[in-house]
Amino acid sequence: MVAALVGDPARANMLTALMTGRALTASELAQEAGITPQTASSHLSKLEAGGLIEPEKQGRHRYYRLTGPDVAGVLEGLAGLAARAGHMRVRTGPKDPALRRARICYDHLAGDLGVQMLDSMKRQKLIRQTKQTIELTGEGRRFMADTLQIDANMLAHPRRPVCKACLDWSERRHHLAGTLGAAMMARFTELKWAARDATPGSRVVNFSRTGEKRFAALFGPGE
Amino acid sequence: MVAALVGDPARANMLTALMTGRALTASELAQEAGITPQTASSHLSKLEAGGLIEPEKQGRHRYYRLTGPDVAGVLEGLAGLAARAGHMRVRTGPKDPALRRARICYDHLAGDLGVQMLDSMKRQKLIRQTKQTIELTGEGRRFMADTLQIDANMLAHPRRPVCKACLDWSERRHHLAGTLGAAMMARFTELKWAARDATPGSRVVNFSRTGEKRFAALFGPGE
DNA sequence: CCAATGCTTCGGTTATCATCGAAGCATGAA
DNA sequence: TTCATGCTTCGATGATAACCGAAGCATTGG
Repeated sequence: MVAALVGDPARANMLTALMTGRALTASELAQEAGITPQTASSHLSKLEAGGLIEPEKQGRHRYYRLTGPDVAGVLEGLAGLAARAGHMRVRTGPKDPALRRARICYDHLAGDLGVQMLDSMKRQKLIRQTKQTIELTGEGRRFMADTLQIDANMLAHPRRPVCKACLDWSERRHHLAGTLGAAMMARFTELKWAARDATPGSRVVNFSRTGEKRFAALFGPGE
Repeated sequence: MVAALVGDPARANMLTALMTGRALTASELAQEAGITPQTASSHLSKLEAGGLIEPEKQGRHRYYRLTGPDVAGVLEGLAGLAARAGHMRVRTGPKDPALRRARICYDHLAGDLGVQMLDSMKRQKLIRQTKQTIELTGEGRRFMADTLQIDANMLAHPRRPVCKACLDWSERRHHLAGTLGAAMMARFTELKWAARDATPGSRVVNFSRTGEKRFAALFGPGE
């Protein structure tokens, strides 16, 4: 049954990550779902057998993408039903619930705090999000230079956007990705506001007491 | 997660039964899914909590229906994905696999043999199925009279159609219901071709050796 | 009132399956 | 070749949840 495939939280997270349309490697999907590569491999096999995703070998990577827009449509429909029932409930994946609070998504901040930060930045008009694109405003550039010592001009990258909205699997809302998101996370680390968890491979991000306060001062939740 | 609700075979069978748009009682749904009322009750609670179905009390019955066409739409979409992947696979419910072969659906034959019978009758042009309706042909009336001693004129009923296609949960295809379906099943029993299983409450139908042969002669699978 | 029916709740059992450690295979790099 | 990376397979463990028997409410009918 196809529904059972989507029913598992880990697999649902993977599928959600693929909803962007981009193809992701098996390891990236494992990371996104918060599970080990072994477990992910098992899930990916099942999803492939169920015809929901298709692989593409490229070197020693295996890229997976959704098999078609109809799959995305059904997933969207399921999410719609969940929303309609007031069921936008957060089902954390298998692992650590601290992942929900703050975690690394590749190289930028995700989780509750990541979503909160993007919301706050939009509210403060530091960034402007149009239909498809998202970009720094003039005020945003000043803010980055003054408060975080980030030179927006240095963020340009040939293959990567400065700002990008990334769908958060635990919150099902967007957080900030792109070179800016990465730079901000790097700055937080430099300032010792936050640090990645010591346990190797963990995606958890721990905020220090002062770090949490400073962060809240800049990007606190809506008043 | 909504998908997990649909993922369970028993619940999927219930939802499939509700796809007709009609409301069914808890017991009927339990019967349709091949599980006991206790188990069904648990499933129905979850489906209700998930916002997929809604109850309506009426006397000592509880009727359940889908909460809306959007639910049906998503279910349809899921079925579509399953079909697309060549995955129209039969996942039998929890209970006895003999139920898949032949069972009672209210008062008529369901399961593998039920589906096979309806197919065969269509192939022999004994019945004609148009878009919405399904009815006996002239040849079909003769066939019923000659081989099964069923007078089609006696089948009329104020509140029930003579022929009706009923969605089979184990085969996900239609079998024949209505007064004709009931009359045929009754005849099979009279002729001792088949008998309901002795264990009380069982829906299993056991065919005798000769009964199976006669049945196959009349309604065998496509050549 | 009592009995019967329809459904639910409770408890305990069983099975399925997600999960991870360890080892195995590939591919690409040195 | 040897090493490293990315992914898969195998095996064992553990947790979730489906399942049913038994008992408990509620409604209807007598």
